[in-house]
Parts: sequence; C-alpha cells; structure tokens
Amino acid sequence: MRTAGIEAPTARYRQVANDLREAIARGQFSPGDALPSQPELAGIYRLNQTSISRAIAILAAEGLVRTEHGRGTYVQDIPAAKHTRRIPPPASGSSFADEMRNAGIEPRTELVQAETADPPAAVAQRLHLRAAEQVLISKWLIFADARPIQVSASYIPLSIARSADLALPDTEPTAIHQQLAKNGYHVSRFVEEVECRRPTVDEAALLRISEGQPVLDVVRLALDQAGRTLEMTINVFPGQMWLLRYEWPADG
Amino acid sequence: MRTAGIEAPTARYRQVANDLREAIARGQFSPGDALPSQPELAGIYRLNQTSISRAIAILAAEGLVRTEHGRGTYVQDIPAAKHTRRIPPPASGSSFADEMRNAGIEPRTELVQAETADPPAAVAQRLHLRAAEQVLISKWLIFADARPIQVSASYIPLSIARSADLALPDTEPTAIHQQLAKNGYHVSRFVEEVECRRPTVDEAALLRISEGQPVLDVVRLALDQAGRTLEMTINVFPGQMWLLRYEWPADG
DNA sequence: TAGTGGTCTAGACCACTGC
DNA sequence: CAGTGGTCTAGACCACTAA
Repeated sequence: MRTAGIEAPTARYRQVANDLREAIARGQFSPGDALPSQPELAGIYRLNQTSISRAIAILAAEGLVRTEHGRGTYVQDIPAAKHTRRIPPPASGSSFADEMRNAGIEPRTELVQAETADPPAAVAQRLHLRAAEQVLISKWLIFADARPIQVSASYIPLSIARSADLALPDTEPTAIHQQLAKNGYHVSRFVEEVECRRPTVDEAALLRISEGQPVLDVVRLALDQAGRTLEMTINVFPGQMWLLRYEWPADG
Repeated sequence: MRTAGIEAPTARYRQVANDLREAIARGQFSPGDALPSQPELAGIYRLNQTSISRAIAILAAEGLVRTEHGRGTYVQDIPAAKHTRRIPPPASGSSFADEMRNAGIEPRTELVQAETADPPAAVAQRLHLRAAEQVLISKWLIFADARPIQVSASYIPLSIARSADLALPDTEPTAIHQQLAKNGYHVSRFVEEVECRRPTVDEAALLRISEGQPVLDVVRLALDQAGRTLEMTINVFPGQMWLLRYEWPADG
C-alpha cells in the first residue's frame, strides 16, 4: 500500500486535473469561485476543449468542483470537519442539533413527504408486514446551514402507528420513539446495517453532490422485546461529510 | 426521491452504456467474458471509438466491467450476496472464516507486511504515542476464493507488544487479543469509526476494483479499562461487497 | 445574443499485450 | 507483429444560462 509519489501521469488531461487540484488546494480558487471557462483553460494549457472537459470531469467526480451547464464550473465547499454520528448517542441531553449549534452551524430539517402508503418491497420485507399492510412514511431532508447533509426516510407499520396515535409525524424524528413508548411500544434494541455505494441520480441532486461521490446508506431497525420491528429508518449521508462512530463493550 | 423512469438520455455514449449494462444484466455477457473490442462496438453502434470509450468508462466506474490495457474489457463478477460483518460478533465459536466455509467460500488471509516501524502520523495521533515510539505493524489481504475482499492493517504500540511477547504477529489477527489478554492487557471496549470514500489507486489495485467504486474505511480502536489504546486496526472493504451490521440495546 | 459546459466526429498516434 | 484500450486533435454543433 505505498503511495503513488510524484510519478508524472503521462496523460495530459490528468496533468491538468492534478494542476487544477493543487491550485484549489493552494487556495488559488476559493469555494464558490468559478474556474476559468473551458475555452480559456484550453488556451492556458494549449490543449483542446475536449481534454479540458475530461480533466474537469475528474475533479467533478472527486467532488472538488461542480459543473453547471451553461453557467460555469464552481469550486465546491468541502467542510474541514466531518459531522460525527455517535452510537450509542452521547449520554445526557445534548441532541445532535444542539451539538451543531455549539459548533456554530445552524441545523434545519425539512419535511419532504408524509403520508400513509404501500411500502416499497424492500421495506415491506424487512418489516415483516402482513400482506398489503400499509405504512406511515415520512421523509426528511436535513441541512447544516444551507447545505443538505442527510436524507432520511422513516417507515412505521400502520397497525403500530394507529394505536400509538401517530397520525402525521410532522414532528421531529426523535419525538417518535417517545410517542411510541407512551403507548406501550418500547424499543428494546436497535440494528443498523451500513452500506456504501454510489448515489442514485435523485440522491445526488438532493444532496448536491456529484454522482462519483459515494454515500453511506444506513438502515436502522427499532425492535421491541418480542422482536417486532416498530420502525425502519433509511438514512443516506454524503460519504465525504460524515463519520459514523460506534462504541461497545468487549465481551459480555 | 422519484426514480428517473425511462427517459432516454440524449447523449449517445450514455445510451450505449445503458444498452451494454442491460446486455450484461440479461446475461448476454457473463462474468469473465470479454466485451467486443472498442472498434467492433464502434461499428455495431455506428459511433466512433472515442464515444465507445466513454461509454465503457461509465460501466467501469460502476464496477460492472474492468478494462485491461492491451487486452480487452471484461465483465466483472459481482457476487449476489454481500459479506456481512456483525458487531458484536455472533455468540459462540463460529468465526467469520467458518461462516464463509459454510457458505461454500474458501477464505484465505495473506500477510502483506509485518515489521516494527514508525507509525504514520494519523496512527500515532490516535494511539497517543510517546514521541518517536514505534509500533508493530502488520498488514493483511483477505480473500474469498480468489477474490480480495478486505485490506487490514494493525498497529500496536511497541511498549505493549514487547511486554505481551508479540514479536512477529504472523498469527491470524484474531489471536492477537487473546495473546494480549494473557499478558494482562484486557480490552474493555471497542470504538469503530466508519467512513466511506473513493479508494486510493493502491487500494483499487489491491482490491481489484475501479477507482469509481467506493470503499468502506473502518478504524477500530481496542481500549483497556484505563482508556489506553492497545491496538488500532484500519480495515478497508470494497463497498459493493460488504454490509456492516451493528446491534445494541436501547437505553442503558 | 453571447458565453458557458456537453457532445460528437474522423482520424491519428501511443502504450500495452500476447502471439 | 496485429489487436487491444488510451489519448489527443481541430473543429463543429447542441443545450443551457443570463443579460
């Protein structure tokens, strides 16, 4: 696992990509700035536009820049510090929102969808639903300042949601478990399944990342004592912005 | 988060990519098969080689095919079932290797490196090392049948390794904690930090994946009662092949 | 309308593989 | 050596944005 070292890549467009990458790293272009246009860069590097376009495609795949058709190529703002999601959550009060405010970031959650509907097949299977049972679906988009940092979708079997008096969960996601507990649905354990993949086009658009930037796909099941699944949540995070931290005791 | 639907993409090279993707999905090309050469495809689709090359680059980024310079383009073998890594590990005996054998897969671990050396800066910081303290480094490459599925690097402060009589850890990684425990170094808790990123060129080569395929980067710390870090392990998994499963009780 | 990024061509040459 | 994928050119046209 040696690092590649300096080792000039032969391909001109790769050299251009490296050069621009370093220029951005040096601060020669700041986040939000536009790069020179492709014809301009072609002049600067004495190269044709096709090759320049390929060079920029590399940087876009890396998430360093973002091209906007008809407008220009803009340097992306990559936050120095990653968001950390702790499991189990830090003891006592301080919610994730509080932590962010303490770090000088304004969190915001935006309800994208809230309805009762048939669940996607993958969800129905995991929830062990009776045939044709519907679920309460709520989807959220979570922002840090103006930047989307998470897509979240929650699925609750209608039988459970009804008897727990969860009509339209336009409350914040964290309040749901409290409401469930009040009605006798006690979550006894959680299971999370973490995967890593390329985003769908829709996710890339929602999270404002390029399709080359991977996402973390975290499926979380809240189970009660009897092993029933009370809720299933699918969280999608831009990989470059997050760190998932799990902690557990050794042995039993 | 609607799906894109049919919606023909205007770009010809994207159409070709879609067409080839479906052909592979249909089984028209099987894993290991070579695709027709680029000039051939150019003839078939009445396109020039440049555009064909772009189409194939898309499939390569998706991990569906693998190009080998001077040889050809080969369909990748994507295992239907993902490997699952369970935390905490399933109770009683059955190791991960046993599980794989039961699934008809032959596991193999290959020692890539084993030496005492200065740790990388990032490792030294996390291990809270005294200045200039060296570490015992061992790196492994783990295979399922003939396919690499994990890169693993373990770092143990030399002061701990020496007194625990861990000279050259060419033993399997799991044996290390037992050896540490025998010598009074009891692991009391674990911390794992999961990230998701694009692979380095070296990782892509070792794991035989394309640079567009994301990897899971899992840093694991084994801590003793006093909060000392006994061992730090960095695991890198090809994202498409793995699922990390964490389970923990609710509340206290 | 002018300027931007995105696509495409037809052909050329290069680097690498394997016979 | 022939065949493969990788790169590059010079120019053209398209699609989109913003004045």
